[in-house]
Amino acid sequence: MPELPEVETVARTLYPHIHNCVFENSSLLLKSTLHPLSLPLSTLTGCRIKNVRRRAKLLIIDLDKTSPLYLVAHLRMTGRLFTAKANVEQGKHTRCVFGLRKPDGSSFQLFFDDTRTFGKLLIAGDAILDKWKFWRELGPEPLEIGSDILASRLKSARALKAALLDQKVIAGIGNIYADEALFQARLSPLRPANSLNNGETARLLGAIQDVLRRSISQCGSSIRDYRDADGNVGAFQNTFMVYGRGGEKCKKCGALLHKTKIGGRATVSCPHCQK
DNA sequence: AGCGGGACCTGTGGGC
DNA sequence: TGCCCACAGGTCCCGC
Repeated sequence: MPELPEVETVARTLYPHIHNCVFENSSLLLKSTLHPLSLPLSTLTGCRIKNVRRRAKLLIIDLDKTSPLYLVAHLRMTGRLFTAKANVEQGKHTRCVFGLRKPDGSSFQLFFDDTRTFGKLLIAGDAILDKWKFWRELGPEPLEIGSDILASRLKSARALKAALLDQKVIAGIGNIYADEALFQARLSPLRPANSLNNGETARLLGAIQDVLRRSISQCGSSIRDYRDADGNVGAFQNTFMVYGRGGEKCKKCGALLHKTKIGGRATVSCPHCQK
């Protein structure tokens, strides 16, 4: 579900609610929601929340401990993190509930809801993170690199779209932003990833960064389930050029947008604008 | 080694 | 109206 802009938005909207709050208790309603490498939920009890941030599509809550401890959430397709008053009952899709205490002594709850149950929570220190293959292999943040770095990551002959979706190549891009960035960069999703010249690579990175920044500024895209920590929808879906528009007219040239599958994912592109 | 495709789940929307 | 099927923002695992 949420890609980089959506997770960034959740982190930003969650922070003011939970910063400096302390975990009092927690309850896991679906066992499989806890990552296999995770420390038990009870580890959190008494921990104070120092920060809320994002790495790739992961939401990370930094906890105040003598050695670093994190609560890491992967929302996958339908995960949601949001706060609720102390007396609010769990919902049908609530997978984990945390009781938190504010600095003023009052209590409230942090819910992890997840309809499709693909989401994961991981309580870990640095040693556990080092054991987590997915974490170890995560590629660089697209908003923090130059095109020389991107060029060095696009060395395989696979389809450009498949490479962009590979979190080891570059982190945080999912199906929506891959399609939108490729359209903006005027590059075909089927181009071999290693066929781009320097100008095209720079154009691609510029498009990726622009699309991600514009989406963050509009609080992300809401297709179905996505909401930020305050329950609000994003607005970037209203500006999609290609995603979800297969068979419709290209907003730039009027040609019919082509829908296909690349790496098992629905892919929409303009056969006229993207080469 | 690296790639493609299916699996993992539940819900929704379109077609009949 | 209601049923069935395809499809959904992501990653993991398996076989080729």
